Amino acid sequence: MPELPEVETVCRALRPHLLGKIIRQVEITVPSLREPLDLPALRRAVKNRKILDVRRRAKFIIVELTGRRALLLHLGMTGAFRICPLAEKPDAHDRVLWTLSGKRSWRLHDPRRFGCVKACRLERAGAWPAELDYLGPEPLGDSFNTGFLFQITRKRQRSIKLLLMDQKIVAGIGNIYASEALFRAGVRPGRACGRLTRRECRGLVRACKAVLRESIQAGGTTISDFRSVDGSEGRFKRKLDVYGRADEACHRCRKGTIRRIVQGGRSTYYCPRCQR
DNA sequence: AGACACCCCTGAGAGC
DNA sequence: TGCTCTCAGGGGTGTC
Repeated sequence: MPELPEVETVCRALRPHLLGKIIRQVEITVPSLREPLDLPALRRAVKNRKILDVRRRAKFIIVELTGRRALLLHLGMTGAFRICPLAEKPDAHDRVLWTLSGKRSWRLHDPRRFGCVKACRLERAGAWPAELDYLGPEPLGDSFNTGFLFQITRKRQRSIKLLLMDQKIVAGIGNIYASEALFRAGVRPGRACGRLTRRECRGLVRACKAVLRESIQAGGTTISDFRSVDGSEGRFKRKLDVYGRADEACHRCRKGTIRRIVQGGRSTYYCPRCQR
């Protein structure tokens, strides 16, 4: 489900509900998500601590607590948060439930259990947890630029689409936005990295930033099950040019037909006429 | 280094 | 209506 714009949308929606609240308790309804849930560690980390900040790094959400503790959250493919009255009965797929001051309950709903919830420590207030050190730069940050992409694509033979989705290279782009950015830049997803020109790298960096910014503005993309905290859907879907549009006419050239291929086990969509 | 197969788990939609 | 099959935006491991 969620890539960078969806996680950013969720983060912004969570802030007004969480900032300044005290976490009184945490409960789990399953022993594990993608990884085992360590309930004692989660309790130690959160109990009676105040929520100081909610921020995003790539597709992760970091909830900073007092005492330089933090929750590291990942929504996987089907994760969604909800804030509701404490008395409300949990849904069948509510996996982690935090009790907040003010008799509110904050819940992670995750049918496929591909999400991640763990407690971690921060070296100093406002820092990122060390668990995220492996991540590449933020695609919307200044260090993701033409020079960076040109350098990192040299001497690599793998396809540019897989590189864009590699979180160690650039962190936050997933399957939807990789296809969309490549379409906007006019670059075929299967092109070998090393064959990209500097000019193409510039276009691709610009396209990545533009598509991510526009999607954040629209509150993300809802394909099947993405929802923000209040249950609202993202509005970016109607702006998708290629993703999920196999066999339909290209929005730009009107003559090409959008093609679907599989790369790294995931669907890729592109226009053979517009992308070279 | 990178392609590929397969794993985690559940639900939606298509086709019969 | 109900069954079976395929597919899904996340990340990870192991093999060649």
